[in-house]
Amino acid sequence: MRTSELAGRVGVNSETLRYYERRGLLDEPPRSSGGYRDYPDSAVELLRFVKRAQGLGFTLDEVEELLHLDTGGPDDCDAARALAESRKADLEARIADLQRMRDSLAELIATCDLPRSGRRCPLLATIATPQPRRSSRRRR
Amino acid sequence: MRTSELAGRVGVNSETLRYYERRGLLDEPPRSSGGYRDYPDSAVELLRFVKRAQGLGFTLDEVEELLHLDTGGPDDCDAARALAESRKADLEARIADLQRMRDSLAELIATCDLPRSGRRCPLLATIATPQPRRSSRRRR
DNA sequence: GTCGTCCCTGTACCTGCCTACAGGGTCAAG
DNA sequence: CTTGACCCTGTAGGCAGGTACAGGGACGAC
Repeated sequence: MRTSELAGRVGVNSETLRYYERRGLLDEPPRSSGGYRDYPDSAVELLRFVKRAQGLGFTLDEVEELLHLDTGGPDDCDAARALAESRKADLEARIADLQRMRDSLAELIATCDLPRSGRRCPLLATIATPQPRRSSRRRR
Repeated sequence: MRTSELAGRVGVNSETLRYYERRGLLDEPPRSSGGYRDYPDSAVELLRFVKRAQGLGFTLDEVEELLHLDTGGPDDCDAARALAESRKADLEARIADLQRMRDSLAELIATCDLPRSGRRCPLLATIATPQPRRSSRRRR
């Protein structure tokens, strides 16, 4: 499968594929006689994984780690496990944060149903309390 | 309170405060006779809100919306409510995604306890399925 | 009054993640 | 055998979110 077909199927720009290859996220695919990239079918699934993990807040560097973790096989398992557990802890914390945020928003929405008088905003109060915990994420 | 004190208390760079002011996220504080910014105590809480919301995946533009939503008072309530509800829906979806991701990781970690034979990685399979749903986020 | 430390404004630069050329080759259709 | 759609490499640009000067003023301690 050629670059634009893969890109089209996954919904990314062709340039993005070359960019991923350049930064080492995707392996270089074999080339046709004319020098065109010829991706295997599995590249579709792989790329969907990348885009989805990214949508979940992982950086491309982290996605790369996840991929290695995924394809490393039994022998990498102990190192991979540590990585997976630390990512899992990140996720737990992140989920808890988002749940609190969501609850705050729900509370805020509920105050909209009150009579015009007794309104105040719970959002600021609930969010402003704890400090960020892991500076490595959030770039973005 | 002066710039560096506020920055220090919240754990951000002083330049970041000026940057936020420039982009309209923070109101211009009053100035001392010598032209120095003099922030009120409430700025600490406000900034913590900003950094925290940001850590939860909101962009600075979204944070600004949230702040307006927060301080808008009763009359903005209907518009604010719509905004809050759409953000809440975003959060729900995001939480569900992250939970699936976490469960996949947990499953992966569990395979590490299996005998060396029957291992395969559930991560790729579980994540690669659905497509991103909202392209407006994802900056970062 | 002159250090040293802080503050000011303005502009330039950096990282992550793309996206867009420029300049040129491949290839199938007509 | 030329035209058009695609592909290649390489380099530059763009946006978000900061961060880092440069050049100069404000102030308290001595």
